[in-house]
Amino acid sequence: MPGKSAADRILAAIRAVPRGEVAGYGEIARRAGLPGRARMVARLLSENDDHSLPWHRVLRSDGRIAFPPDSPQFAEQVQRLRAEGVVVKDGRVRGQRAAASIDEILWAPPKRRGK
DNA sequence: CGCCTGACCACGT
DNA sequence: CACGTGGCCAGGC
Repeated sequence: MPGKSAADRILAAIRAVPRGEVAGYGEIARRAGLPGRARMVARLLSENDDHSLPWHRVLRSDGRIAFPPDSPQFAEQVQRLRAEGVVVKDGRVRGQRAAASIDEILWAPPKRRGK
């Protein structure tokens, strides 16, 4: 149903990221069918208030946190990621580049599901 | 309608 | 890996 708004698809893509994995803004936008709208994803998250949304799993393409190291949000994101088993070092995620494998995340069938 | 800003990205050095 | 430059898009004024 192509009636869904861009913002809705973006949020869906973010929610599609499983616990313990991370994704990049650009990759999220791409999976949402909005190539080149990485900034829109960022703006959306900045406005978003949904606590059920795993915003902490969204990083920059470099695998780095999108917040300055001295920001409270930065600490929060790092803590949340570590709580999920993600290795964070100096504000950057180790063990998996942000979104380089988002396709795997959305297409991989590790969990039984209709598809 | 034009200008500035931003949880960005890719490329080259 | 760090820094600088240009590009792209959406919002607010």
